[in-house]
Amino acid sequence: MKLKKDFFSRNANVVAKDLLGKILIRKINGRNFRAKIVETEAYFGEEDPASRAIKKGDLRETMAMRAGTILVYGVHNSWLLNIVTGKEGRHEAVLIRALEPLNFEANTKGPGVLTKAMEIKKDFHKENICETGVFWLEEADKNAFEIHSSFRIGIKKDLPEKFRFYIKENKFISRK
DNA sequence: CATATGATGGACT
DNA sequence: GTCCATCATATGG
Repeated sequence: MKLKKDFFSRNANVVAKDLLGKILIRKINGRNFRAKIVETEAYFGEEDPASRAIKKGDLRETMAMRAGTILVYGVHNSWLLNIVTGKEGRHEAVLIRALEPLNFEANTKGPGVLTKAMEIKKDFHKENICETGVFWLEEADKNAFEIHSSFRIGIKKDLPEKFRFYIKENKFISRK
């Protein structure tokens, strides 16, 4: 079952946690590549020194768009996949940091490489994940797993809260 | 147009 | 853990 807009219109913190274990499907040349989300981070545009959305025009604008909007953020030589959450105008998003491939082999252990594996590029920027038809999320099987949290990775000025969430002992998380 | 700067990845100790 | 190549953006002239 596809995840709808309602799923994303909650707080980024809640969505980030709830996204763990969900299935991401990317349709390439008529084939569906399925991967489980195993690691996420929550970002807040306002009052979040880690988020560049607070200053940069386009990012800030995109984070304020409606829930389910895909935000592709380029840094170094990589693309990072985010999904806008919360109510419109709230400046919240969840970063997808790692996936577990289910019906294919690829390196998806990190936010930059998973976008290469899934062929996610700036093309998707500002598209809505509920509407593209080639890229969406589905409810997962009810697998039991334990959620761990930690501080966000690679951030210069982080908040004193743990906004990174990952599935305990999963082999595909980007870092321990 | 020139230059600074990373929400990185991979190689290495 | 540390080091650094690399390139799409943002910003300033």
